[in-house]
Amino acid sequence: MQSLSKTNLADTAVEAIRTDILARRWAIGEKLPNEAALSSMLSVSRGTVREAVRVLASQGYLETRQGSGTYVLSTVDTARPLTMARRAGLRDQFEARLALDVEAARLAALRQTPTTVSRLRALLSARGHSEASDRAAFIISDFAFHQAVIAASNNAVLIGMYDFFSTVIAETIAATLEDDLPEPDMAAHAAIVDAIESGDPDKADAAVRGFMAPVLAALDKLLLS
Amino acid sequence: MQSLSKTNLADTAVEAIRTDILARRWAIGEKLPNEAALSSMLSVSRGTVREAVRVLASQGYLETRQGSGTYVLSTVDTARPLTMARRAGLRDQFEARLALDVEAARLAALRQTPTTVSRLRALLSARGHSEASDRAAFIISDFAFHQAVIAASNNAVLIGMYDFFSTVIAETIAATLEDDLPEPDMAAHAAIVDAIESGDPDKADAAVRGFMAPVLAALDKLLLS
DNA sequence: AATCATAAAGTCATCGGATGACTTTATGAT
DNA sequence: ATCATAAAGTCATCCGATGACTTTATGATT
Repeated sequence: MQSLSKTNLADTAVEAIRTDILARRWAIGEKLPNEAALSSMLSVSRGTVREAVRVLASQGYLETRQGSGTYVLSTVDTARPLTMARRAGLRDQFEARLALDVEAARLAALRQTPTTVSRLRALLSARGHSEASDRAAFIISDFAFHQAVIAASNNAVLIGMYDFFSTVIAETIAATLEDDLPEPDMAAHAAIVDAIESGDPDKADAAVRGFMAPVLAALDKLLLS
Repeated sequence: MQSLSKTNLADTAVEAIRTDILARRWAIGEKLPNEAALSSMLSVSRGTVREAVRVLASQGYLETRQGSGTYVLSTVDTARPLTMARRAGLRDQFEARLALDVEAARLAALRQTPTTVSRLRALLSARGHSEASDRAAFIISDFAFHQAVIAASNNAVLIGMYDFFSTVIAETIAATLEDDLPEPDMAAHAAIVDAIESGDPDKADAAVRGFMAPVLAALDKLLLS
């Protein structure tokens, strides 16, 4: 098993530069050596350096400015929390997603408008219709509803993170659980929309926690067995 | 303000290919046209195509196999949300971290032990001692305290995410704000520990929200000016 | 001496071509 | 039908050249 070190120069260059960035070799805002210098420092061609730099730029570490140079933008290692979350247990993942859910619902209540509320109601009714018929369609419309709740928070970070955790949790469930978790009923869903419509963040908070409590309880039971 | 459409060919190529991938133009496992073909399809040089493909490969969409071709690996990129988070606004970042903070404090209250509580008190007093003397030392011990609160939740995902957001927020502040944000006083800090010690999650929840409310208010004032 | 338009230098963006390494497919002998 | 080998296909890497853009240096003007 393993080895995976099917090394290619560009990836090696990415890691070399990333390591230096994380080691604070250059301060934030500081300019890296130019492409020719990096090329000779790493003993690879300029084209390879460009591929490496572009990867790091796409990951938010660097920024290149034509005519000026390449600058360090950030030294945060996005890969680490990501892999940690992946390897964590399902219970931890659920708790993290609940944190996002609750905060999103609170913000959604504060920033609620008639438009977003009616959109939520429409999605909820679509979810209801597909419930009886098609299982796959139901899962999709259910997810669409929850996503819309998060979207109503108007917070780009929460929206992105929720997507991330949804995927991670789905993967973990597929890998570790045989049995299904209970799906809250229509009333629990409607309670969330009502709370958002009321504009009261504490109510929205409580609605989401009430929604998730039975799911978490069932999860604990499954994990113990 | 802004425009950010400082288009360059490689990024345009990345988006063009990513769009096709998300539109399921090629099935998972299917081979993309070779570099020369992509090059003429997109009307860019082969080098530019390579930069684009490597970015998408680094994001988990594609995989290139030397001598064989480039293949679609997945149509979802889990790292994207975190990269987005890094580029989001400060208010969004704070709200996301608050979500983690609150949930962590709730869990810390539920899972509290005499050991963790006394450790928190020790860190808090260390923070108090360094307050007067050394600014740098104070920041470190303040951060250590907050980290310990999160750690008391015993949730690996929350711990990792909190680290991530702390760094991201610090970097965003350094890049965008001139003035300092207010630092909650000792009483506000102690209230969090007390709430955790009480074992009441709602109390912990309220303590953290009360702790952060003035900071968020000050942030809004700064962002408006 | 200070200001400002302009030239020069520095740097990334993009291109095209060439060679090597590796994989897949076609070939042909057995 | 099998299998070793050749051929073709494809990515990996390098090199050199030109263009576009930014920063710095220059020098004339006031």
